[in-house]
Amino acid sequence: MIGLLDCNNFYASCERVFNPALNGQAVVVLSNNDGCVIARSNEAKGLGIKMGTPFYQIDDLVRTKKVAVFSTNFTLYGDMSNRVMNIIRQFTPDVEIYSIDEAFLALDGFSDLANYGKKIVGTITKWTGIPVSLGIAPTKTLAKLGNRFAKKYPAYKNVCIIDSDEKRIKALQKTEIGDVWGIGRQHRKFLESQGIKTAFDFTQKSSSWVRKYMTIVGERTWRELNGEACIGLEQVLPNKKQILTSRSFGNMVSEYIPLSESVATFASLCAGKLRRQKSCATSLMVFIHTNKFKEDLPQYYQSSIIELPVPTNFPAEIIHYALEALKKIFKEGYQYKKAGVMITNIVPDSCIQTNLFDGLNREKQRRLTKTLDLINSKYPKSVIFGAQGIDHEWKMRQNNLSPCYSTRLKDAIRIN
DNA sequence: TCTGGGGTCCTAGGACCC
DNA sequence: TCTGGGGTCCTAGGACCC
Repeated sequence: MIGLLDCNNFYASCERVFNPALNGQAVVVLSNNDGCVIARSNEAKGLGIKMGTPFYQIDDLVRTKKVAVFSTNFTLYGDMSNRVMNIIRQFTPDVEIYSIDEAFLALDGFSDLANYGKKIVGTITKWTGIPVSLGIAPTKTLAKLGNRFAKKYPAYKNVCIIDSDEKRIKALQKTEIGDVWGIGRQHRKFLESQGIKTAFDFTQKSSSWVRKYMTIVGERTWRELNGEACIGLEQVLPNKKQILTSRSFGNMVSEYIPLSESVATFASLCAGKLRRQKSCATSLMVFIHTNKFKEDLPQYYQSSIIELPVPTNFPAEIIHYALEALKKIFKEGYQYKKAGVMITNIVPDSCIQTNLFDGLNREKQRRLTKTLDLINSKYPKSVIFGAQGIDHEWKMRQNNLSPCYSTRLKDAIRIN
């Protein structure tokens, strides 16, 4: 059996842990730049605030209903996530961390799963203050389904087990097709047009029909709903095949210098991600674009790819080539809203093909980078960097940021 | 004033090879 | 008039996820 444990309204719940006055009050957490709503407490959901709503559209509601609003505080959420995951590991060694707020658990060999599940859920909530739900079933997709029920119906007390065909079919009948893990907007639309309303209707089609219209991916979902486990537990997280760092700017940028500082920053972040997974980039792509929502302004979207002479993860070198790419595409006369650096060709750093004409002293660069990493790791923010500028007009808007209660000493709560 | 960021997998189609 | 067959690799684009 597989369990899917998921933190309820995770970001909103994190904000509440350190600010209990928010209990019972509607809470929303916003995306970068305070752009749109990405997490909501149950009360906020009750007010009809939808996921992804641009913040300015709920301005009135926020004022009249006293909704508490927060900018994303990933430092806080990441730390709370680690705490939850560490507790899960005390209950079973086989865990797949699926996202910041979700994990799959291998639960074979445990007796009385109903009680064990309750114990897991109870312990996490007690030790971290984060409410969680657990679905347990023979496949990942069914565990996801169970998790929805655990969350939706209070009678389950946050744990729902699907361990018989009878329960499975009942759950399928009560689940709308669009709520199935793996069925997105496009497929939902298509399936509904075929008269398929529930997960149960879907399982009644033939596997070949599903494969024909929804590829092998859809067929896998179909099999999983029918009780056949097709998606295994991945315990070691595989290295990324693609690394992207991009941001929308708090303010539009039209000059080259600040734009180049942002690209240098993103390039350096990409280099850091590469080093952490012991990989190198063989090429990189830089893109910039204007604000697509401002239709009256001239629009420009361009990207440029550069092949690197030698695979690298040195920040200085990646920044250098990223700026070279930027120079190729930068044009005066536009207001840029977003830029990014993407790395798609990634190789392990242990087997790089060197270049006969390489002029860089790589051993020296490697030592330099290591030293910089060490210094920067001592501080919450990088203190040594290259070409990235300091006072950024493009920096993110975060008007409602909460303190880093659990990771920065000066932000810790005081009891007087 | 104001619309996130970061990933994965699969398929189709073109380039290229013998 | 007529133009093989089989394969690989790469990329772009579309679908999905949180």
